[in-house]
This record gives sequence, C-alpha cells and structure tokens, in this order.
Amino acid sequence: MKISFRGDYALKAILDLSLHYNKGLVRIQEIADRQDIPIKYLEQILLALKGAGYLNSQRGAKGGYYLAKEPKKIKLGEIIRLMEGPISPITCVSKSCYKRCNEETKCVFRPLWNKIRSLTEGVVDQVSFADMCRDYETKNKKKLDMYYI
Amino acid sequence: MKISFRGDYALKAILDLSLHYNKGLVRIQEIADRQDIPIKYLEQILLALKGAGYLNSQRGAKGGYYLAKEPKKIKLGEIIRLMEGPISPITCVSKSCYKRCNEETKCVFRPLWNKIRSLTEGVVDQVSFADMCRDYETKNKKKLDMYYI
DNA sequence: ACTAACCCTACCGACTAAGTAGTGTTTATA
DNA sequence: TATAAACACTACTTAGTCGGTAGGGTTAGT
Repeated sequence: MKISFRGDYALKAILDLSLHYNKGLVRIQEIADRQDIPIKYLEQILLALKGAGYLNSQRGAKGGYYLAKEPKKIKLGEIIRLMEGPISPITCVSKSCYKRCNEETKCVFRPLWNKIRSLTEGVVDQVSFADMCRDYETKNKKKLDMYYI
Repeated sequence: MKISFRGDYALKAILDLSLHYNKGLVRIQEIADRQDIPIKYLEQILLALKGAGYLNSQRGAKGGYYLAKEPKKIKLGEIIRLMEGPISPITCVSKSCYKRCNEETKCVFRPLWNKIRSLTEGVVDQVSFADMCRDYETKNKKKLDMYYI
C-alpha cells in the first residue's frame, strides 16, 4: 500500500471533522487552513467522501461539512481503500493475476503479498478516527515530540 | 509498498537465476521466455541488478548472466528497495516529512505508517531467494494449485 | 571474419497525480 | 429581495512515471 497526497488529505480531513464531531458545521476553508491543503483540491476530495456517505453538507451561506457517522465507526482502512484502491502490494486479484503469474514461476511470491496485505489490513482496519482523535489530544496535551524524527 | 511490473520482473529474474545457481550462464532470452518478460525491458533491469552487485555477466557469444551471491544471502527486501525505493506507505522520512505533517495534525498518523512499514519489512527482509527456490520446487513437485484462485 | 550475446542511450505513448480555473447553485441574512 | 457566502460540478493543465521500443556499440567464442 502507498498513501498518495489525495489519500493523506482525505485522512486529515476526516480527522479534522472528527475533532469537530457534533460541534456544528465546518467550512472547507477552515479544514484547508488547518490541515494545509489546497482548497480547490480539498473540495473535490470532500465531495468524494460525501458521495461515499462519510460526510454531509449544507450549502449556502453559513454552510459547511460535518461527519455523517460517528468517528469510532469509521476505520482508517475504509478511507484508504476509497481513495487508494485495494490494500495489496500487488494488483493481483483473481483474473488479473494470471497476467503476472505464468506457469513457470507459478506465482511463488503470492503468499508473501497476501501476508503483507493481511498484516497491513490488520492495522488500518482496526484503528478508528475516534482512536486518532484520542491520540491527537494526548499528544497535544503532553507536548510530545517523540513522533518527530 | 507497491510492487510495480519492474520490481515484479526483477524478483522473477533473480528467482530464475537462483534456480540456475552454479549451473552456468543464463541468457537474457531464456529468462525472458521462461518468465514472460519483454526482453529489451528485462535487459535494462538485469543491467541495474548487475550494477547493484547482484549479478555478473559474460559478454560475447556463449555469454550470459549468473548470480553474484548465494541465493540464501539475497533477501527479497533488498531487491524490492532497489527497484521500488523505500518500503513505507508514505514518503515521510525526516525532513521530507515536515512537508506533510504540519503543526495542526502533528502527524498523528505517523506511528501507523511506521507500524506498517516494520511489519512489511519483517516479511520481505526475512525471506531469501533460497527460500523462494524451496517453495517453488515444493510447489512444482506436489502440483499444488492452492495458491491459485 | 562472423555472429551471438551483453551494454548503453535515447526516445515514446499512455497514464496518473496533483493541482487550477471558472462557473454554477443554494441559502442565510440584512 | 439583493447580496454574499458557501458548496457543486466540470474542464483543463502540468509534470512526472511506467512500461516499454529502437537502435546501435562492444566483446568474445568459433
């Protein structure tokens, strides 16, 4: 799996909205400023997230976005799959795999890719945005720098 | 981590040469045929692998490639890093990370990416091409189809 | 000398990522 | 009801990468 800017932005946007869950509407501009994301690009991403049912919005003056689900019910993996596609080191599912795996090698690497995929899924499908909010607040409270290199 | 065709081809080429380890020279054409890789593309890949010290070659008629190291001393991770770059879900090492991680989010996702990276490395840095050869032969001997969907 | 093989560089078409730009459409509120 | 703030949508752009091709150059066995 690889996280592109698009996916990274989406995760940050959902985190931002999770931190404002049940606190009213949040304007795109606010998210863009706080998370340092180009606003017009963010606009498209939020639209996609809304299309997938994660966000609701209100148009017009005083409008904005808000989370359509509880943060604890959104797992990181959902957002990653939505933005990046399947979580697997190789695009090797059923039919399309046969193109890569010929008779000779008999796809001897496949079990490894499956292993990596399931380990990765074990991480991203376990963690919710409620967890991330908790981490975020803990970190800010304690002013920890341990996560920085 | 994501495996591109280039990386996939490199792994297959090294596997092929591992299966012929200490059995003389192997022509590019043979590898290309067996592994179903476009020969001119494979040529470039083998050149890169040679440049990195994994292969030796003999030019001229009756020439060919051969492995420069024992299969058991080559880990998959080495080849993957060589062809694909660093194994990490995010290009987020030291300085370059600061571009993605601003004050607001304080890179709250980073520990997860590190987790995934180390799990992935735990797989690819543990397995050698000697292991893959063993798997390959076991599979061919038993005519197992369990790895195919 | 001839030819089989590796060596090297350049090029190319298609695709994607990461935006930008511009124009609609809706709604609160003065 | 005019206005402005905000989301909605579509189109375009620009740079880079991926997955190759093409075409010689060089070396070495016969």
